Amino acid sequence: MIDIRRLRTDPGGTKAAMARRHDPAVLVDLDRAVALDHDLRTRAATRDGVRAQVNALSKAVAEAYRAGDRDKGDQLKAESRSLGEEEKRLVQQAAAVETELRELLLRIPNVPSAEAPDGAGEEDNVIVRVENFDPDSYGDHQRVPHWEVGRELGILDLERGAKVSGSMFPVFRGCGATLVRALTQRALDANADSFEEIRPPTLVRTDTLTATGQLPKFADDAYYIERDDLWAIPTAEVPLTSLYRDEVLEEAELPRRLMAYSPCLRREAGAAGRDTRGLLRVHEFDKVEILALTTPEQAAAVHQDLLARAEARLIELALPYRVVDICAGDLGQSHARYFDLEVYAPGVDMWLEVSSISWFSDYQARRANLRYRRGAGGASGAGSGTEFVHTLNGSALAVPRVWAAVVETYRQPDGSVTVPEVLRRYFRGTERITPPT
RNA sequence: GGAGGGGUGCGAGAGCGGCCGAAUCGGACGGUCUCGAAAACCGUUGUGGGGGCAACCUCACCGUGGGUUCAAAUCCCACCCCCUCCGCCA
Repeated sequence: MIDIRRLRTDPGGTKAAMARRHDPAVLVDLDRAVALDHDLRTRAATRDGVRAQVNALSKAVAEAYRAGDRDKGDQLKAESRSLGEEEKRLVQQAAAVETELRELLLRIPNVPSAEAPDGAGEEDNVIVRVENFDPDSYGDHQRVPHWEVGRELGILDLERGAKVSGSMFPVFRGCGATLVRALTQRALDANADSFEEIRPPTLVRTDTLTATGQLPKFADDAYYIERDDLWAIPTAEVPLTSLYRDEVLEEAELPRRLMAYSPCLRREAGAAGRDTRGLLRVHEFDKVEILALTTPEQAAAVHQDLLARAEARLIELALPYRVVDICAGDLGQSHARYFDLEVYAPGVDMWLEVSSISWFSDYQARRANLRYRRGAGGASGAGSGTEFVHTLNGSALAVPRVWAAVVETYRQPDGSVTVPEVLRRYFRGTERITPPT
């Protein structure tokens, strides 16, 4: 959620910043939020005033009875009752406005960071760097899409995946399955120096999915189990962020760094027909997520660290990649700013998005009511007070697309695929994946 | 799934429908004492909303949401969560 107080005190500035999203509907919503907020505060003030009178009368009733003055008590009671009816009406009216405002606020996106580049959409994203890329370095043997490589080597079985669960539910087998596990394991190992490993639940409550911003707006993108009122997570970001929901952390324990391997389930409702071949877009995949809860001051540096960590995985796999600075017009709902990491896959000749390194400012924290206490430790120290944390996260490694890039890049002229050096230790001695005999 | 018990402030834990935002103990913080520390003693110590330059005023919050009542932590209903036993089970 955005800060309603900021909107109230500086509607012009907030709208100007938000205008960079290039979504006129959002500006309309902001105006409506300002109006609702004003209405709510007016109504709440009169409601509280009447309520104060009722409270005072109730006290007077008690005193009258205690003093033995029944007549006076009865009279005050009658007075209070009629005032109470008025109060009831005011309460209902205020509650209706409050609900309307809250529902609106849950749908208003985050304010873009000033550092996010200008731009209206995807085409205006800024390619910050391209690393390790030489288009002429590839041989014909590397220009084979991973789904063909996978079938040749018997390590990817899309047909049987479709039989078992439907299209876009890949089945990895043999060394293909090992490669999935190796990539996962490597990402966890490489970040264990400063991230606590968590193995979170895959099914979460509605509140949890609301905290990170997927609900209410993007319900169609998530798998939902009606019978138990639970949602399948689209990323470990969801349970990790909610781990500390409704808590107050100490400033001294920030930044708090967490990582998790988890399955990720996505209906991809809005992407029907796009990138459907092979592993480019699937309903279920594995990912290692790294996440940090920080103070506002720490956020920028931590953001860079997350980016560097995600890059390091691609560097050690010797895969070409580029860093894309997402423009204000293309930001996701919860983002203040983010970088995409795109890996080059020679077989499909595409840059595949393998990580979004995201900074949500206090947007998710406000939804999750996740705060920290400012000032060192003390419960009553001067300058203490609670404030919302900043949340940041990124994929340390998203398996299927990296899997595709590895298989295509490491394919040899004889059709085999060599196992990247960093992953060998997870491969039980196998250095080369060859077709089944 | 069945039977029972329970959810109160940072923690433990009390709380006749009104004098309860909440006893008491512990913790934390500040102070006194001390060369210093411990002990002892004194004091402070929840969150959020609204109003006010301010002292301050006011509203809400005792798992969540409804209800009864002039008045609810306290009574009623529903739900959620936790614990114990039984059943089932990777």
